Amino acid sequence: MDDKRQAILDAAIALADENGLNAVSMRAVAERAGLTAMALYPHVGTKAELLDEMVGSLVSQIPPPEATDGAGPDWRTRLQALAWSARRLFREHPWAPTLLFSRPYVTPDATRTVDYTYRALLDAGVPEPQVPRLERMLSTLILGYAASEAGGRFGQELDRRARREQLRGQPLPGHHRLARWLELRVDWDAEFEADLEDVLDFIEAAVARSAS
Amino acid sequence: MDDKRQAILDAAIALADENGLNAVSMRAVAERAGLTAMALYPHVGTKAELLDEMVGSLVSQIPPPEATDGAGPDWRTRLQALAWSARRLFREHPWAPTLLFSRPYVTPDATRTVDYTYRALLDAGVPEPQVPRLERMLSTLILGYAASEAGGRFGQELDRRARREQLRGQPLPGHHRLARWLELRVDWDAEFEADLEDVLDFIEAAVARSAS
DNA sequence: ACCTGAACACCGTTCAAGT
DNA sequence: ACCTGAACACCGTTCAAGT
Repeated sequence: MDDKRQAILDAAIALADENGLNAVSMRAVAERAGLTAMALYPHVGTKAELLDEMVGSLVSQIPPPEATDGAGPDWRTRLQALAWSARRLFREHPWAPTLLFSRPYVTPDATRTVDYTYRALLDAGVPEPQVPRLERMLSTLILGYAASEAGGRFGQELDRRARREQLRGQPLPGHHRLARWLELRVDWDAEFEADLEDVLDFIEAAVARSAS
Repeated sequence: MDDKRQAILDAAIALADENGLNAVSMRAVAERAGLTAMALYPHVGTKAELLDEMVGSLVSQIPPPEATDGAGPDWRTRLQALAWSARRLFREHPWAPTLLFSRPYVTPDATRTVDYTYRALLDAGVPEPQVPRLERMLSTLILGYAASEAGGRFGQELDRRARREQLRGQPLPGHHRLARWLELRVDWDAEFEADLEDVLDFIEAAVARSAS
């Protein structure tokens, strides 16, 4: 009977993908799964648990498959693969990042993803006591970036608004001096890559410093 | 009559502080402000707009007061002040970070905060085309860190859960090797400071590299 | 001009009742 | 064992009606 639970989950994810998280009501999910709203409860518990399972089902898809023979690519390549895999997933499911921020992330799948990062950082030579902090820093940046894009926090209106403010007398010397660059349309993939490379460079430099 | 608008806003923020964002319903806000729910609409427009104003009112408190004589502290001190000021605010109002991620942030107050960061980065010697990216990176980290803490994404359950998983056969070599450090209770203020210093160090190093 | 009451179309969830 | 219908206590929002 776990078939039905999976079907309910699939219906919920499809609804969120198509019409946003607000469209995920128990009644709507039920209708899509061919049931009444009340029939969901024995299968998914409560709505909060349903949301947990939705994120869980995504998180399980993040970590790239691992080499079983212990060889595999180096730590940097692995972290790049992980970051881009997460980014691709959040782009397909823009409702997920906010949800990941707002509920604890302690499912087996989440733990597996964290462990993947731990191992890469250890292989990089990061001193053990620093590894958990750097994992949190990296995951926060990836998640925060995805949430910002999905929620529209980064946006071209910012510049237009700034220009209007400036006309109305509020001085914005920073925006003024950067006007030339603020007009360019941003390539978010390129920016994500630059940020990621910066962080990886920083980790590498920190390792080199601590080794000497 | 803007008195009443402010009173409504204050009521909404107080409710969110005390009982979380879910407690902010039009009916509850109205009751707290001594009105009926319907009386709010002429003053705040719609609920979405009310939420926008709530965040806006917080964001306006973030940037530290500026030296008007043009002297003032150096860029690093200013960015530290900004970061800690934001952190303090989000700790008092834990409902705010998620909201900031999920709605565009184009109010005059937000723009003023961004401009503050732009100027600090320019003073640091960051090449102009890089400034907007680094502002987004820094603000994403600060916001993401606050959202993670508030939402419980960082949490000690993680380790307990991991240990249980390990017993059940799922191998988590990373957690296993770090077990000693994962048992320590984390000082989040210290971790925030370490992350912030890392980013500022990185900016400084990048500037030095581009100058040579 | 400002506020209210009743109403509409929704929610998540409970529970007795059906098969 | 599994599902349903009716019901409860909520939502945000509209609109005619009151002062």
